[in-house]
Amino acid sequence: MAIDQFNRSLPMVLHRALDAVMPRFRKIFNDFGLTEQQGRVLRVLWEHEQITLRELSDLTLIAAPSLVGIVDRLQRAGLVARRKSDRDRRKVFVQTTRTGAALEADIMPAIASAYARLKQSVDAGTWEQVLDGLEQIANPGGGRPGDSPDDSPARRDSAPVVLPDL
Amino acid sequence: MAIDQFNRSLPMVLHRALDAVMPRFRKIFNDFGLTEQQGRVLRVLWEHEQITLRELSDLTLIAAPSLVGIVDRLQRAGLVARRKSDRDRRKVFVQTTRTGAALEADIMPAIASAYARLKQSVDAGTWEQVLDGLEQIANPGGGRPGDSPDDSPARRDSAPVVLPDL
DNA sequence: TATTAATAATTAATATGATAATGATTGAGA
DNA sequence: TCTCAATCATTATCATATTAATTATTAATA
Repeated sequence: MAIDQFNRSLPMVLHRALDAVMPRFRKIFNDFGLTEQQGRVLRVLWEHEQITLRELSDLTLIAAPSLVGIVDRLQRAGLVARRKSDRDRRKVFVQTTRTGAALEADIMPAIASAYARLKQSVDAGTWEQVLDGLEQIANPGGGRPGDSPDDSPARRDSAPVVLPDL
Repeated sequence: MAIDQFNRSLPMVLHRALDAVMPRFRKIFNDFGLTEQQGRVLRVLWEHEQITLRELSDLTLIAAPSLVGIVDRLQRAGLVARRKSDRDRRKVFVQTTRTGAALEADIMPAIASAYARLKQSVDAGTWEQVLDGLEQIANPGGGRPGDSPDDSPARRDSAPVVLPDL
């Protein structure tokens, strides 16, 4: 049955996992008038005072062209601000406004709580195995973070490190 | 560091895995003038003679409203056709055209090959652990397929288990 | 230093995702 | 049978994804 083979393929299983997990987090952000992606951006900004749009793209895993619009809307909502870099005038820093920063205290507890419940719904061992295994898949050939010098979490195009151009 | 905590959260790890895995499959479909989602739809249709849009939505994990447009474009490209059900005139069957069916022979070998290489890039044990663990996360409380009577991988609210109307 | 190759952010064009709402049908139950 | 809830496909609306192209700026190099 090639059918089941497709449904149990890694991409489909990954999609099913996301479909099962994300709604609860999406709902929390929605309750604050935010989309899932806007929430992801804010979460990163809450941890970084100064960050360029490019770095924000790397940390959120949102491609730059999409990020431009997301930041636009967050800016219009008064939650973030843009600031051009002086040293490199190509770069643009993004940062939270006072209002945007204040949201952290309202949103993060709910997020943390939902995440804790999610984690509890699975065996601790399984949880770790999945996270480690997925990192291994996402980063073939590259050891765990910290094991080797050069190691960026989400490398852009530049194909896998070791895989000889599968 | 709450920072790394976010980057190693399940949702972000899932996204990173998809970002690492999908480009190679997407490229294959793109070379045939298809998007990733159009390819997903075709893959399912290649395995199902008659299938309603609703069932197609369940099997592809693509929400019905998105699917409508995707099928529209596949139809305009002459790769699939719609057919209204006689017994239940609400339902619409989707099926491949001769042209759409013929594509399978051209595309699937490349897909299968890429998938095999992907699988080889990871320890067999890790691979299985990840798939099983993710299914457990996507289907909390539900045993492995076959373990218990009632159990389908991607059921919406109360979708049919055996596809009774095919 | 004049040129040229990279980078960062953005725009443009098209396709998809998420939610709510609609119209057509069907099914369940009083 | 009549009414009402539920289902299926679709539309509408807004936000995001993907890829290519553009603009501004910086770095690299002859």
